Amino acid sequence: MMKHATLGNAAPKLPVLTEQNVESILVQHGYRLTRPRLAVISAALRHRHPFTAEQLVADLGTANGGAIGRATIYRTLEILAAVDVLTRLIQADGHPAYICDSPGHRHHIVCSGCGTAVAFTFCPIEELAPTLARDTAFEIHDHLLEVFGVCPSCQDSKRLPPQAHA
Amino acid sequence: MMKHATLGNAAPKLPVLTEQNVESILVQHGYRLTRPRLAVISAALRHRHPFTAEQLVADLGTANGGAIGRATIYRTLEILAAVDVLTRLIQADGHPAYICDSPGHRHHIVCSGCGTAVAFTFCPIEELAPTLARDTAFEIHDHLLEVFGVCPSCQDSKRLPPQAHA
DNA sequence: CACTTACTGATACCAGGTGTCAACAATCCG
DNA sequence: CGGATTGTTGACACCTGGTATCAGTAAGTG
Ligand SMILES: [Mn+2]
Ligand SMILES: [Mn+2]
Ligand SMILES: [Zn+2]
Ligand SMILES: [Zn+2]
Repeated sequence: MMKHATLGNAAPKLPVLTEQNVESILVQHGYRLTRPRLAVISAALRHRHPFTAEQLVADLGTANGGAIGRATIYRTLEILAAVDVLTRLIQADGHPAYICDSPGHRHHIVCSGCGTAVAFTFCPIEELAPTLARDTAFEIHDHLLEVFGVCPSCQDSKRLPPQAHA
Repeated sequence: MMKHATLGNAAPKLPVLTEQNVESILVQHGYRLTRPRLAVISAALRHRHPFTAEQLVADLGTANGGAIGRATIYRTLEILAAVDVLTRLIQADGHPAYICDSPGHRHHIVCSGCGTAVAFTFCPIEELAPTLARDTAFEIHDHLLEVFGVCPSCQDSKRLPPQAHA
């Protein structure tokens, strides 16, 4: 108990999930491999930072060659999250976003400057839950935890003198 | 360090903020005391559980005698939260709600059955933040934490044999 | 009481998201 | 392989929650 001198994996060592990986995961879960889904997958994997559903819609919408339906994009993202290829997180503005990181229970610290997110596996609620359950007599089922801040490189840029309205 | 054998105030001992209290708080902050605001305040204080802006709109909308404008209700809730009369929290469905409890930094455990929320003052992020900041080099500014579960009385009702579709 | 200025609320608008359902296309299977 | 099955698509209409506008109203002040 109390062993979080360091966090699970604050360092960015992504296992770099490939499209093939994701495709086989979908098949394993009984989903069909369709052209629109493949498009969503590759678009999602292309993002290094959290992205919203509407961003993907922009990526794949009628604007670009794709023309994948909005509904399909939303549906596919839901599936990818259910299959743990994507994690859904809540941005500081309260809107949901998706991020592609290694599977499992995670929380994120998200930069309000550039959107960079760093995941961590240490979950403070695990530690807190028993006490909380005892004190409140609630059955604890779930939780929501996001941390917001400014990443190192955005800290640096903020130190620069303000530009002339550029 | 590490003294959360018990939580701040899991027991429901509300100081029962009165309308007069709230009114004077608003005045102290330089807000005018208008008829619509008074209506919103009393409607808000009437709720013992978290409520959404749209719920208040229903309470005070053209349906009832009130007819307070939607925009006004949203604006007033924002003010009341800014003045720390209300706390804004995120429901399990991701949507924001307001709850009236004593001021200060709080988190809530919310019952997904009946909506009952119990606040607690212990914030696990405080403990976590230094480590997290060191490991990620982020500047930590804010966080979002909600716990979801089932309250004692909803646990009981779930134990009852299922009704005949009543 | 009259004046200033904060506040209101109708309206129009917006973003994000969901339900429908006929057309379509992966996959299966013979 | 070609056809049947059934999951999937996407246009569309629709919805909820929330915001911008701005002429009109009414708190507060002296
Ligand atoms: Mn957790
Ligand atoms: Mn906290
Ligand atoms: Zn950043
Ligand atoms: Zn309950």
